[in-house]
Amino acid sequence: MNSQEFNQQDLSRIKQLCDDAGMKLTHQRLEIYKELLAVMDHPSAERVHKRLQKRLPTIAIDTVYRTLATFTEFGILKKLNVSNDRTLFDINIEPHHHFVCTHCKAVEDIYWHDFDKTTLPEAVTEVGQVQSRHLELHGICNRCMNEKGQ
Amino acid sequence: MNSQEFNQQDLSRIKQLCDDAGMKLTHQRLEIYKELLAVMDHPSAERVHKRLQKRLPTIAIDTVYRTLATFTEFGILKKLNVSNDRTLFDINIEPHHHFVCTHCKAVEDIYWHDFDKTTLPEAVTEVGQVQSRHLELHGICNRCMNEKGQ
DNA sequence: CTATCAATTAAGAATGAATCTTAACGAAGG
DNA sequence: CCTTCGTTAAGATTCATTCTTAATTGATAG
Repeated sequence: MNSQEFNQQDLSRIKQLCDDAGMKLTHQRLEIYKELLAVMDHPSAERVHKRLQKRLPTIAIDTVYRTLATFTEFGILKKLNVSNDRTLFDINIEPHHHFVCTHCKAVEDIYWHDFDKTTLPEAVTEVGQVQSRHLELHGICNRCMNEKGQ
Repeated sequence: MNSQEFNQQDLSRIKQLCDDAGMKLTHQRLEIYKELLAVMDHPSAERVHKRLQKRLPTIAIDTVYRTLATFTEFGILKKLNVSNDRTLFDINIEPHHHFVCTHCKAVEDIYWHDFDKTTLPEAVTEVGQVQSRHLELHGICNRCMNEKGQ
């Protein structure tokens, strides 16, 4: 991790976020946040734990689960239910969508601002009031496609 | 269950589907299929099992899980990963989308054919080849909204 | 009608992700 | 230093889902 990946601005941000949520910015919480920002894929709690163990050999898996849950509660993270086995976490809280590779299970962010602004079909109002929309694209990612070709 | 809910046509259909998949249409499989068609909400395996027990008191939860997995494998059902606790199942295999109530967790089908036909943003091609798209709308359903008002 | 055989099922054990319990820790203020 | 209160580590626990195994079913052939 270098200064480009986690800078003073990120530190101020997570300090502020914890402060707003009325919780202490502990060493573990900071490291979990840094790890998520550094890698920016969509890891499971288990994967975050495994990565952190290099730097924090004593960190308990439960602390990771608890911290991720707390961060989610305060809107610092989003949960992702793209597969039905483990829950994934997304540090990117801007409105965006996902491409899920059916082959390698990788999840990629997709931005589609025009779609975010389109009016939903009228029939939706008969169901309820929409607060957010999330599009899931399923298919084969280019990386897997290339591996198949070779 | 009356003839309107499960007719001869439905029976032929599931017979054909099982035949195509090279599996026997057993009593348990038929009852699970009937149950899903009859209710048409998006139940969990546990819920299907609970409902079936009235008619099939000895059916094992494992049979329900196994049958739902088999049906999914052969495209008779679709899995739904809207929440991260239990997996839900959808007997409706036409392309469609979902509204998920954040309050009561109910899932409603949404059709939006115009959207199904729109071209995806160009940036998606840099990620991979899309095979299907699924939109998840989150919000409060009208039923919950009305209950709140009272 | 009976035997055989393969597929399916029931029951309970096992797995594994996620959560809970409890005691110890540690930072902040007095 | 001492106390307090939120946080953590460790291990136990829960609960959805899957696996194992033996029994059952149903189709087919004799």
